[in-house]
Amino acid sequence: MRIIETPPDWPVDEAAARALQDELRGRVVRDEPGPPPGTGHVTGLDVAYDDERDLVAAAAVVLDAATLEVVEEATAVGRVSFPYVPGLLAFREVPTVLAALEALSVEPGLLVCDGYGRAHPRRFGLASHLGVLTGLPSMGVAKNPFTFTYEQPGPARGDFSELVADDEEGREVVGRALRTRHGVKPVFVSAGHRVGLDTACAHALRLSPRYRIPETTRRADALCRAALKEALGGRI
DNA sequence: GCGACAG
DNA sequence: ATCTTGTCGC
Repeated sequence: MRIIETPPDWPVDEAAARALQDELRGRVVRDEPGPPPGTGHVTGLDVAYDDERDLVAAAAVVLDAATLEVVEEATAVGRVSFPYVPGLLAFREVPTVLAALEALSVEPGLLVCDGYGRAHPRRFGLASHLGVLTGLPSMGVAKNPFTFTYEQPGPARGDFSELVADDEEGREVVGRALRTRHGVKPVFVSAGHRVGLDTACAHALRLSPRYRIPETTRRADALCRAALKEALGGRI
Protein backbone atom coordinates (compact mmCIF):
# COMPACT_ATOMS: atom_id res chain seq x y z
CA MET A 1 0.00 0.00 0.00
CA ARG A 2 1.29 3.41 -0.98
CA ILE A 3 1.99 5.84 1.83
CA ILE A 4 0.09 9.11 1.60
CA GLU A 5 2.29 12.18 1.52
CA THR A 6 1.63 15.02 3.91
CA PRO A 7 0.76 18.12 1.82
CA PRO A 8 3.81 20.38 1.35
CA ASP A 9 1.95 23.36 2.76
CA TRP A 10 0.86 21.56 5.90
CA PRO A 11 1.29 23.59 9.11
CA VAL A 12 4.69 22.95 10.66
CA ASP A 13 4.07 24.34 14.13
CA GLU A 14 1.32 25.24 16.55
CA ALA A 15 1.15 28.86 15.50
CA ALA A 16 0.59 27.95 11.85
CA ALA A 17 -2.00 25.33 12.78
CA ARG A 18 -3.94 27.78 14.94
CA ALA A 19 -3.82 30.38 12.19
CA LEU A 20 -5.30 27.88 9.74
CA GLN A 21 -8.04 26.98 12.24
CA ASP A 22 -8.89 30.66 12.58
CA GLU A 23 -9.12 30.95 8.83
CA LEU A 24 -11.25 27.84 8.30
CA ARG A 25 -13.58 28.24 11.27
CA GLY A 26 -15.47 31.00 9.51
CA ARG A 27 -16.52 28.54 6.82
CA VAL A 28 -18.48 26.26 9.17
CA VAL A 29 -22.18 26.20 8.31
CA ARG A 30 -24.31 26.04 11.44
CA ASP A 31 -27.80 26.83 10.21
CA GLU A 32 -28.63 23.57 8.48
CA PRO A 33 -30.53 20.92 10.44
CA GLY A 34 -28.60 18.14 8.73
CA PRO A 35 -29.59 14.88 7.08
CA PRO A 36 -32.63 13.15 8.64
CA PRO A 37 -31.53 10.22 10.84
CA GLY A 38 -32.16 6.83 9.28
CA THR A 39 -31.81 8.01 5.69
CA GLY A 40 -28.94 7.89 3.21
CA HIS A 41 -25.39 7.09 4.19
CA VAL A 42 -23.43 7.63 7.39
CA THR A 43 -19.65 7.27 7.31
CA GLY A 44 -17.51 6.37 10.32
CA LEU A 45 -13.96 7.74 10.43
CA ASP A 46 -11.11 6.73 12.69
CA VAL A 47 -7.32 6.42 12.76
CA ALA A 48 -4.68 4.27 14.46
CA TYR A 49 -1.08 5.27 15.07
CA ASP A 50 2.36 3.81 15.16
CA ASP A 51 4.41 6.70 16.45
CA GLU A 52 7.56 4.58 16.43
CA ARG A 53 7.42 4.24 12.67
CA ASP A 54 5.66 7.56 12.19
CA LEU A 55 2.65 5.92 10.55
CA VAL A 56 -1.06 6.62 10.74
CA ALA A 57 -3.76 4.40 9.23
CA ALA A 58 -7.21 5.85 8.53
CA ALA A 59 -10.47 4.08 7.80
CA ALA A 60 -13.75 5.25 6.32
CA VAL A 61 -16.71 2.91 6.66
CA VAL A 62 -19.94 3.80 4.89
CA LEU A 63 -23.10 2.41 6.47
CA ASP A 64 -26.68 2.40 5.28
CA ALA A 65 -28.26 4.74 7.81
CA ALA A 66 -31.47 2.70 7.92
CA THR A 67 -30.02 -0.78 8.41
CA LEU A 68 -26.49 0.02 9.66
CA GLU A 69 -25.16 -2.47 7.14
CA VAL A 70 -21.78 -1.79 5.56
CA VAL A 71 -22.03 -0.28 2.09
CA GLU A 72 -18.31 0.29 1.45
CA GLU A 73 -14.99 0.51 3.26
CA ALA A 74 -11.75 2.29 2.43
CA THR A 75 -8.39 2.80 4.14
CA ALA A 76 -5.27 4.88 3.68
CA VAL A 77 -1.86 4.91 5.34
CA GLY A 78 0.19 8.05 5.76
CA ARG A 79 2.89 9.75 7.80
CA VAL A 80 1.97 11.29 11.11
CA SER A 81 1.64 14.91 10.03
CA PHE A 82 1.66 16.66 13.41
CA PRO A 83 2.36 15.91 17.09
CA TYR A 84 -0.57 15.44 19.43
CA VAL A 85 -1.51 18.77 20.90
CA PRO A 86 -4.90 19.14 22.62
CA GLY A 87 -6.93 21.39 20.37
CA LEU A 88 -4.90 20.58 17.28
CA LEU A 89 -5.83 16.93 16.86
CA ALA A 90 -7.10 17.47 13.32
CA PHE A 91 -3.63 18.30 12.04
CA ARG A 92 -2.53 14.83 12.97
CA GLU A 93 -5.25 12.97 11.13
CA VAL A 94 -6.76 15.03 8.33
CA PRO A 95 -4.48 14.22 5.34
CA THR A 96 -4.81 10.47 5.78
CA VAL A 97 -8.52 10.57 6.58
CA LEU A 98 -9.14 12.62 3.44
CA ALA A 99 -7.24 10.03 1.42
CA ALA A 100 -9.46 7.28 2.80
CA LEU A 101 -12.57 9.31 1.97
CA GLU A 102 -11.34 9.93 -1.55
CA ALA A 103 -10.89 6.19 -2.05
CA LEU A 104 -14.63 5.65 -1.62
CA SER A 105 -16.79 5.17 -4.69
CA VAL A 106 -20.10 6.03 -3.01
CA GLU A 107 -21.27 9.26 -1.42
CA PRO A 108 -20.22 9.34 2.26
CA GLY A 109 -23.30 11.20 3.45
CA LEU A 110 -22.90 12.27 7.08
CA LEU A 111 -19.36 12.07 8.48
CA VAL A 112 -19.21 10.68 12.02
CA CYS A 113 -15.86 11.46 13.62
CA ASP A 114 -14.12 10.05 16.67
CA GLY A 115 -13.63 13.32 18.52
CA TYR A 116 -15.22 16.75 18.63
CA GLY A 117 -16.75 19.32 16.33
CA ARG A 118 -17.89 22.57 17.87
CA ALA A 119 -16.83 21.41 21.31
CA HIS A 120 -13.32 22.75 20.95
CA PRO A 121 -11.22 25.58 22.45
CA ARG A 122 -11.71 27.61 19.25
CA ARG A 123 -14.97 25.88 18.26
CA PHE A 124 -13.29 24.07 15.38
CA GLY A 125 -12.56 20.46 16.24
CA LEU A 126 -11.72 17.53 13.99
CA ALA A 127 -15.32 17.03 12.81
CA SER A 128 -15.72 20.70 11.90
CA HIS A 129 -12.40 20.66 10.08
CA LEU A 130 -13.25 17.59 8.00
CA GLY A 131 -16.72 18.96 7.26
CA VAL A 132 -15.38 22.24 5.94
CA LEU A 133 -12.70 20.59 3.81
CA THR A 134 -15.10 18.10 2.24
CA GLY A 135 -18.24 20.20 2.24
CA LEU A 136 -20.06 17.24 3.78
CA PRO A 137 -22.25 17.32 6.89
CA SER A 138 -20.19 16.18 9.87
CA MET A 139 -20.47 15.54 13.59
CA GLY A 140 -18.28 14.28 16.42
CA VAL A 141 -18.82 11.60 19.02
CA ALA A 142 -16.08 11.64 21.66
CA LYS A 143 -15.45 9.22 24.50
CA ASN A 144 -14.15 11.82 26.95
CA PRO A 145 -15.37 15.26 28.08
CA PHE A 146 -12.06 16.96 27.18
CA THR A 147 -11.97 20.27 29.07
CA PHE A 148 -15.72 20.71 29.16
CA THR A 149 -18.12 20.39 32.03
CA TYR A 150 -21.43 18.61 32.28
CA GLU A 151 -23.97 17.36 34.76
CA GLN A 152 -24.48 13.63 34.91
CA PRO A 153 -27.38 12.82 32.54
CA GLY A 154 -30.20 10.49 33.63
CA PRO A 155 -29.50 6.74 33.52
CA ALA A 156 -31.75 5.84 30.61
CA ARG A 157 -30.64 5.42 27.03
CA GLY A 158 -31.36 8.72 25.31
CA ASP A 159 -30.98 10.83 28.46
CA PHE A 160 -28.61 13.74 28.00
CA SER A 161 -27.20 16.88 29.55
CA GLU A 162 -25.47 19.97 28.24
CA LEU A 163 -21.77 19.95 27.53
CA VAL A 164 -20.55 23.40 28.47
CA ALA A 165 -17.41 25.28 27.47
CA ASP A 166 -16.24 28.22 29.54
CA ASP A 167 -13.13 29.64 27.92
CA GLU A 168 -11.71 32.43 25.74
CA GLU A 169 -14.67 32.05 23.40
CA GLY A 170 -17.09 32.56 26.26
CA ARG A 171 -19.48 30.36 28.17
CA GLU A 172 -21.48 28.25 25.77
CA VAL A 173 -23.26 24.96 25.26
CA VAL A 174 -21.05 23.19 22.75
CA GLY A 175 -22.50 19.70 22.79
CA ARG A 176 -24.24 17.05 24.86
CA ALA A 177 -23.33 14.21 27.14
CA LEU A 178 -25.60 11.54 25.67
CA ARG A 179 -26.42 8.19 27.26
CA THR A 180 -26.41 5.55 24.53
CA ARG A 181 -26.69 2.62 26.96
CA HIS A 182 -28.57 2.38 30.23
CA GLY A 183 -26.33 3.12 33.19
CA VAL A 184 -23.16 3.34 31.12
CA LYS A 185 -20.86 6.37 30.81
CA PRO A 186 -22.27 8.80 28.22
CA VAL A 187 -20.63 9.77 24.94
CA PHE A 188 -20.02 13.41 24.06
CA VAL A 189 -21.74 14.63 20.93
CA SER A 190 -21.10 17.86 19.10
CA ALA A 191 -22.09 19.27 15.74
CA GLY A 192 -19.51 19.71 13.02
CA HIS A 193 -20.52 21.20 9.66
CA ARG A 194 -24.05 21.52 8.24
CA VAL A 195 -25.63 19.62 11.15
CA GLY A 196 -27.52 20.78 14.22
CA LEU A 197 -26.97 19.39 17.70
CA ASP A 198 -30.44 17.83 17.90
CA THR A 199 -29.91 15.98 14.64
CA ALA A 200 -26.38 14.96 15.63
CA CYS A 201 -27.67 13.43 18.86
CA ALA A 202 -30.49 11.64 17.06
CA HIS A 203 -27.91 10.11 14.72
CA ALA A 204 -25.60 9.16 17.56
CA LEU A 205 -28.46 7.34 19.26
CA ARG A 206 -29.58 5.49 16.15
CA LEU A 207 -26.00 4.49 15.42
CA SER A 208 -25.62 2.97 18.90
CA PRO A 209 -28.39 0.38 19.19
CA ARG A 210 -26.28 -2.02 21.22
CA TYR A 211 -23.00 -0.53 22.41
CA ARG A 212 -21.93 2.77 23.92
CA ILE A 213 -19.86 3.68 20.89
CA PRO A 214 -21.66 4.21 17.53
CA GLU A 215 -21.39 1.41 14.97
CA THR A 216 -19.73 3.85 12.58
CA THR A 217 -16.85 4.45 14.97
CA ARG A 218 -16.60 0.82 16.07
CA ARG A 219 -16.36 -0.34 12.49
CA ALA A 220 -13.85 2.33 11.50
CA ASP A 221 -11.78 1.61 14.61
CA ALA A 222 -11.50 -2.09 13.81
CA LEU A 223 -10.68 -1.37 10.18
CA CYS A 224 -7.95 1.22 10.76
CA ARG A 225 -6.24 -1.06 13.28
CA ALA A 226 -6.25 -3.86 10.74
CA ALA A 227 -4.92 -1.49 8.08
CA LEU A 228 -2.10 -0.39 10.38
CA LYS A 229 -1.20 -3.99 11.13
CA GLU A 230 -1.10 -4.78 7.46
CA ALA A 231 1.03 -1.71 6.77
CA LEU A 232 3.50 -2.86 9.41
CA GLY A 233 3.65 -6.13 7.54
CA GLY A 234 3.96 -8.52 10.45
CA ARG A 235 7.72 -7.84 10.66
CA ILE A 236 8.08 -6.30 14.06
C1' DG B 1 4.79 28.10 37.18
C1' DC B 2 1.83 23.63 37.47
C1' DG B 3 -1.68 20.60 36.10
C1' DA B 4 -5.36 19.20 32.65
C1' DC B 5 -6.28 18.22 28.14
C1' DA B 6 -10.44 14.88 21.89
C1' DG B 7 -7.02 10.93 19.80
C1' DA C 1 -3.69 6.98 20.84
C1' DT C 2 -0.67 3.04 22.94
C1' DC C 3 1.72 -0.21 26.38
C1' DT C 4 -1.01 -5.02 28.38
C1' DT C 5 -3.63 -10.46 31.67
C1' DG C 6 -6.86 -11.63 33.77
C1' DT C 7 -11.35 -11.03 35.20
C1' DC C 8 -16.23 -9.80 36.43
C1' DG C 9 -20.71 -9.72 34.21
C1' DC C 10 -24.60 -10.14 30.78
